[in-house]
Amino acid sequence: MIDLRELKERKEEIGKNIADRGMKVDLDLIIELQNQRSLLLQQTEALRKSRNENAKKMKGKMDQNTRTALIEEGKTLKDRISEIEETLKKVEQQYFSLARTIPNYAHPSAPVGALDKDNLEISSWGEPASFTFTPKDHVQLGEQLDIIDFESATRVSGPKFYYLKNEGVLLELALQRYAIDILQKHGFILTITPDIAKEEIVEGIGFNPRGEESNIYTIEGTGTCLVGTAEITLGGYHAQHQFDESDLPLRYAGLSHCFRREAGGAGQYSKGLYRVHQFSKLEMFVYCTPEMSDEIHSQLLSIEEEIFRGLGIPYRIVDTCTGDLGAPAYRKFDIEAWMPGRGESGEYGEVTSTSNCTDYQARRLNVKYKTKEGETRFVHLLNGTAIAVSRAIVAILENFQMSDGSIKIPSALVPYMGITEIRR
RNA sequence: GGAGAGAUGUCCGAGAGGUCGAAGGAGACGGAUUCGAAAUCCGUUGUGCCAUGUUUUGGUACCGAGGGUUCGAAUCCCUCUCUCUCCGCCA
Repeated sequence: MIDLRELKERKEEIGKNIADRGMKVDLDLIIELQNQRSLLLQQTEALRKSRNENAKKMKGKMDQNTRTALIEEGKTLKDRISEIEETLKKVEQQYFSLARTIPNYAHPSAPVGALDKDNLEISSWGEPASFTFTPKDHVQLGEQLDIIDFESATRVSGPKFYYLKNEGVLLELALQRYAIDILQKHGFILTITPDIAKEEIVEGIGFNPRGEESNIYTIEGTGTCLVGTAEITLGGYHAQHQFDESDLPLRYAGLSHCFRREAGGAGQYSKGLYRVHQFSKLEMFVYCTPEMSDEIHSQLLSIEEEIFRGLGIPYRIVDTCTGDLGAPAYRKFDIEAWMPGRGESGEYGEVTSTSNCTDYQARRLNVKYKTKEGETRFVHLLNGTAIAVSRAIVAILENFQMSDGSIKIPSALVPYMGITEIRR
């Protein structure tokens, strides 16, 4: 949620931002509702004032006639208050539910564009490997090596699920531990978070838990959801909390399972591990002051780079365009790893994403801090993928495959796996 | 799962229909005292919203959350959530 007190002054800017993001929000209606609310509030408060004054008059002793008259007056006020409060409640509901749909402001440098084609490549690292043979995709490799079983998972759980087997399990755990060690080195507080969160937390982070197009699984009758990312549980961790400025920045690493419905997301790239209903992810999440957030955003990106460079996987970085940002994000950088088995002859595929959400989520979750001067302000919240294990597995299998179908384990992972290659 | 107790401001803790935004204490901050400090004394010390102003002022709301009773609720009633104690069960 943006600061609604700025709605009128920054209306033009907000409207342009909505258009840049390819969204539709009726700002005039929201402003109209804001005016109505303000008017109704003033009326209610004036009536409440009369009610309080009336009640105060009745403190001491008085003759019966005066008392009866005051009670009558009070009853009348009471009726009028509840009448007007009812209207106010309706207006407020509509006002806030529409206002919540206004997206965050976008960083002035974020590229303007509608589709992911408009994302701006800002750098790249590593050379896509050239193979002396035709590289396989991770689905073939995983099945031949008996480390991933899609078929059984489809029978047991449905499409877009998978079993990891044998060295596949070791690879998953090695990647988790590899990334955890890097984040610990950078001073992150390590957590394993719940995989379930209450709907209001999910909403506060900016996900819509309901509806056909929602990517969130809700658990019927409980008011809770399966988390799509530990961003949800790490952001909820300090909801309703007020920090001291000296507490910040606060960096968390959260390991969780991630569950995504991916409704209607079937396409050529949904094959295999790339788009699945459940995966493990180590997420970075930072609470900081507004002054710090740009700098910390760069830090998160460079940690992501450190992780992928350490694995030796070629990648590029894109600055996400306005249309692809997602409502809470002010700016977002993605790392796209080279995946030789993707497309005709290899393509980049998203493996991490880091967003600066400024105070947008903090307003919804009510996370504040007190400045040294004693002022109360909203914190800035940032998130970033340290490692989304399933996608990292795609990149590793496809990049480090040998002509005989075996996999050479990146040296950074060897200590965690205890083996140097996977072969059958 | 069964039985009981509780939830008040930064913290501890009073409060039992109007005099309560809330006693008292602690802490923090400002000041006095001191060469300085401790001790002592005096003062200040929550947040949201609406309007107004632009380093103000006024109003309103908030005593776990949501409803209700009443002219008037921290105080009475209902529902929910959470915490604690005891018993049972369990990884």
